[in-house]
Amino acid sequence: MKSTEQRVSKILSRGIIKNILPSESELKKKLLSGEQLRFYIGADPTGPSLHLSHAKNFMLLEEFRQLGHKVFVLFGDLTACIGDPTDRNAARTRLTREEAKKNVDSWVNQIKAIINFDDHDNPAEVVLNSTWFDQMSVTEMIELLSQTTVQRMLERDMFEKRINNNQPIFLHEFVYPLFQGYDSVALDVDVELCGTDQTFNALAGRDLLKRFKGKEKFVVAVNLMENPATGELMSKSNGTGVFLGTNPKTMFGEVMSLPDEMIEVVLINNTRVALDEIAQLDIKNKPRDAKLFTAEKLVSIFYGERAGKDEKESFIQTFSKKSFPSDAPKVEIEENQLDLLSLVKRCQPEKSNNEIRRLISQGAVSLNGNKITDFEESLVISQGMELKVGKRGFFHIN
RNA sequence: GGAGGAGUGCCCGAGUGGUUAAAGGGGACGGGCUGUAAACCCGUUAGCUUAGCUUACGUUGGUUCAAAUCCAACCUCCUCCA
Repeated sequence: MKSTEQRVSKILSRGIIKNILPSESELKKKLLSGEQLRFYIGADPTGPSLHLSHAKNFMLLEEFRQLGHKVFVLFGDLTACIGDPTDRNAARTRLTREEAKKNVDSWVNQIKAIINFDDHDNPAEVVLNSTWFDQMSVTEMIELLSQTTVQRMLERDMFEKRINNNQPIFLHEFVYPLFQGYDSVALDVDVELCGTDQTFNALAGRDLLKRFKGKEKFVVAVNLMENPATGELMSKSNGTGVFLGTNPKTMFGEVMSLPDEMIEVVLINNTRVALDEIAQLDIKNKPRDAKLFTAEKLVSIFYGERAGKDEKESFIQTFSKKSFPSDAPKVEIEENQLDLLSLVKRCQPEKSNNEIRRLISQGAVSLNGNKITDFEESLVISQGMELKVGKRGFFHIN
């Protein structure tokens, strides 16, 4: 077992953390004091799915839990109903409480592989900020609102931009930082982990905590995972996402389809592979191997080592060696004879006929390894036929 | 309360009466290439009983041989003034 000091240094220096306020050395001192600190990450459950950039925050939190600190995963079910003004479109996509609650359940499910909620002695704890905001009286709210000034809020770049662009700022989003910040007070924390884009909000919380409780909160700002070549953030719309809550095969594939530049970013943020081991991978010259390694690691973390190995093997067999995957779904066909269009439709009923016609004429469909481009071609169905549709659609015909 | 502006396909965004199922970009999908589902090149991207038909540009009506494009009402959103 390494000394606490070594473990702490390792966590702080891996390259995940961008900035520590008020200072790294102060935090380090505190971490080594032997005191059990209270950590938290807050996240507004605005959508159903999480990706790796979210996951890395929770993984970091888990490391602090393993050091013996108390950690909270805070879901802003109430603040999600406000909409963080950081997101330009948030004002439009306000959630109902029911939607937020649903997302919370889904998120907990997705992160329980990387954060331990069941530890006997020191489990991570899920908290919802509606717990305290629902109890808050108007008197208390006025007290909260009186803790800051309009000028102070206006320091926020986002608000300044909106004013310059003649974009609206609604009152409820204007005070959003205050509400988010109050979470720190309610939870009485020592340290908050947040994305660099949330620094302003986290600092608002730091101020509040100082005023209400005279306590100095540390803010640990972590990098957002972005493509070093293009600066693109990981997100669904950029197509650069690896999403949690799918399945091992999908996750493996999503990693393989990441741009090569993302390999190192993912290894650093989402695995704990030693930095010198990452360097030895020689990503530049062997991107494919490095990516396979990364994909296996990730699937192992989320679904277990067995799944990681299996998916890697399956990927190599299917896409490198081009052999028909043995775990392809089986489709029962009663008829002895069927045209190609209908056959594909049986396997992928969610596709429209037009789409299937298109695929066939583009040469995407093959039977037993032979490409067929006539969708009207009548086929004699036999046991064990192998149908391939596109890159990833594999079916055994029975 | 007054004046003005906007609502287009999965997303962003052109388009102001007629080859417009709607430019362009993104995403996605397919093909080629690659011992990566990366990159790159090319193509596709409403549905159907597919040489035809049906549905589609906020909603509902109207004008016209013909409307995303003109008119009316309504809904939603934004800006400025007060």
